[in-house]
Amino acid sequence: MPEAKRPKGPLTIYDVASRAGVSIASVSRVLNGQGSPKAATRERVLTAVAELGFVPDGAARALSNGLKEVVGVVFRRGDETPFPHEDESFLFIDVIYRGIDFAARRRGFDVLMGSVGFNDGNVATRVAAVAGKADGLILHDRMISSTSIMRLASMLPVVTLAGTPTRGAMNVRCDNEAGMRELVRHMAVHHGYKTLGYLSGRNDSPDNHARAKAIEIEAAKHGARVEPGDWQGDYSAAGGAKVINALVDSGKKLPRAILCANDQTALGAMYALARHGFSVPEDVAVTGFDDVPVARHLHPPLTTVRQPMQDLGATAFDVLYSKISTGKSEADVVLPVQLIVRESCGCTAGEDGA
Amino acid sequence: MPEAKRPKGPLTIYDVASRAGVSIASVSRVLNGQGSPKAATRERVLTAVAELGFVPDGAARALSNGLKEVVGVVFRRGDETPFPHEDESFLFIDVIYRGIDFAARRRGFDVLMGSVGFNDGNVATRVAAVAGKADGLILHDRMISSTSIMRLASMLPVVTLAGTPTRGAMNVRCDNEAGMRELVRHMAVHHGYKTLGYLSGRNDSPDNHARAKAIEIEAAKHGARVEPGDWQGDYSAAGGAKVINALVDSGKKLPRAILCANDQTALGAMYALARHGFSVPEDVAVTGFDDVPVARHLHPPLTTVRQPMQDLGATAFDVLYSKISTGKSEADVVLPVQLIVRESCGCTAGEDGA
DNA sequence: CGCTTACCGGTAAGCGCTTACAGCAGCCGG
DNA sequence: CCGGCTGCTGTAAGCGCTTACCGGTAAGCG
Repeated sequence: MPEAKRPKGPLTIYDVASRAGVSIASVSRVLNGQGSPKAATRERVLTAVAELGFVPDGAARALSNGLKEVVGVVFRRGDETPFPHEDESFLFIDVIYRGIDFAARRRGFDVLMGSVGFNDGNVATRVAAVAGKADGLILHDRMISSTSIMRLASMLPVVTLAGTPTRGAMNVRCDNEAGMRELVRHMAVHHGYKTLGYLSGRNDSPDNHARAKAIEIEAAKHGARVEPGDWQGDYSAAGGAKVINALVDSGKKLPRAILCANDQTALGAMYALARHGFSVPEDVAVTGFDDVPVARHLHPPLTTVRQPMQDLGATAFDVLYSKISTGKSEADVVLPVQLIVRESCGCTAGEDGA
Repeated sequence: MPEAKRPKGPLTIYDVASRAGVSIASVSRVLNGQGSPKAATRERVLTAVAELGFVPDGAARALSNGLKEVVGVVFRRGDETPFPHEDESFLFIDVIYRGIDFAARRRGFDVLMGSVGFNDGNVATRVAAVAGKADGLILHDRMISSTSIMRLASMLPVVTLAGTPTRGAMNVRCDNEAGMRELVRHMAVHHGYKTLGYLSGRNDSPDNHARAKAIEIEAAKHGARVEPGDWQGDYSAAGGAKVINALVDSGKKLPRAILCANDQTALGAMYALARHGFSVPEDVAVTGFDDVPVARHLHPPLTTVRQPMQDLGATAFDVLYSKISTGKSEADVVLPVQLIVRESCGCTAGEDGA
């Protein structure tokens, strides 16, 4: 063993200091570029650091200067739903992560993931654990009660994603209502469909209600009718399929077009429709929402509304960062969405907005 | 404002203590379930915590008890290559993350992402930053030199993914050679193809060389020939397409089957072949490696070898965790892969292994 | 040649938490 | 009725680092 064996435990700044023959303060200064150490000192410290392979402890650093350089992100993540293709559909979360990650990297921050399953018990505990390890928090819609959000927000900056602004926290979201209106317009005006159905998302999602209302209003404006009845999905493919199955079994007549709350739901709906012998879009047009990666690979390719997921993540980070570093914040940021016309609405190929 | 305004800065355990009328030690004990505080004490502390919305500082905790409950993960992440469909192809990283995340959750750990772009400069710095904030590190193959890995490994447990074991670090990988052999056997024996090409990955990847050699050997064993020449790809779709274009332009005769180093490369290759009027698999069979989500949506669906990415991530975490908590480690863990026969090899539909 | 000024580098305090240790009740048995 | 327990609770040390503050040294100047 060529190097002298280190006597004990993890390497600290003291080990570096004694090896370099300087004080810990100098080591710290060299490592952080503070002050103006003499070239010789810097040299010796750097050498010692390299030889030892020293990496300063982030916790100690964070404790000392009050900055962890970490943002926490907590999402719900599916609990392994084995619906065909569904493994991929959750990837929109990953795209958001990627956006956060890109933005964070620019500032030297790292991203702490703390996802929880849909059925996990004490979400609040998980969130708190992540919050304690971060300088700021990005939370998905409906993770915890707005009371809890307010409380958290009193300890550290919080950004909610795709939710409604909560007192004390910031929010970043897409303009889903505008997207939904544009979609309805496309269906009702361009295609002239007169009967629409909204295959909804989880009932506890405010976003879901907003979309439903947007459809209602826009449809009325263009003389289309929204089918009433039990169209309650849950944002999952299985949920979408179940609704369609129930509908078909009940013998009711299907509307000319079914607008789904998200792409997963559309996936399940199309799957169920195909099994019952309906063809999309000839018999029933179907649309999604989100534009997850698989959307363009479905048969037929799914007409949907693209949410700029990556931007969403990046923006969330930027908003959070500016709050962390300057204390300034924008309470509610809204990003535009884009209608992606493919074939499931009845249009013909070649219009993929990708 | 109903609550008394907190005088300054962030809430600490002292604030909770004084509000509850107990000492900080008691607060800590209640919060951590250590000792056996009297019910009354516990009650008062819990109340104070709830009223204040207190979240203990993770850095201080980590510093104090030497455990951050964080694993760092550093990957290379694509720098926005705008090849069609390629955005999705990088998702295999996300699947690994998911595996790590699931496994970490079970142990109350969180995952710190610290990806770097392929062209980012000081990777070592990024890695060090993440290392300092974590109890253990998961690194993708070829992130940093093996010397650096060894040095890092002397500070904290390190697991490399899909690499070759480095002295001091642990490694988790898939049995790619076996997968490649099985694939070659399928092509040479089942389909009887006599000429094969290997569209390789990055030249600096040991894994790539291992695959190349596995092909060589297995092909020879079954009387097939591996086409020599410049088949150097780089694991990207663009790289795959470029090789095919060059090949076709040079007027050389294509082999009967092209085995690609990974799915992205296959994607690019198929794209290029189509543009030159070759049909897959009739004129040339193409196979991938990895089984990324889009693989089954290509035309024709891609025959490939599935690496259990999620398991890979989960296993990496588990290995790391056992090292962190017990000090024990397994130096090299090998996971089995699975041949996924679809249509791009010449088989007919209905055999999707999904 | 002695004093000022500037510049480095070292010492020590403190970040918020955990926990060893000590102290103080209340309780038992003697 | 008191010593010794037992069972909580409080005090204080210390985790590894940053940085305010101060002392020492060397250079500059009269």
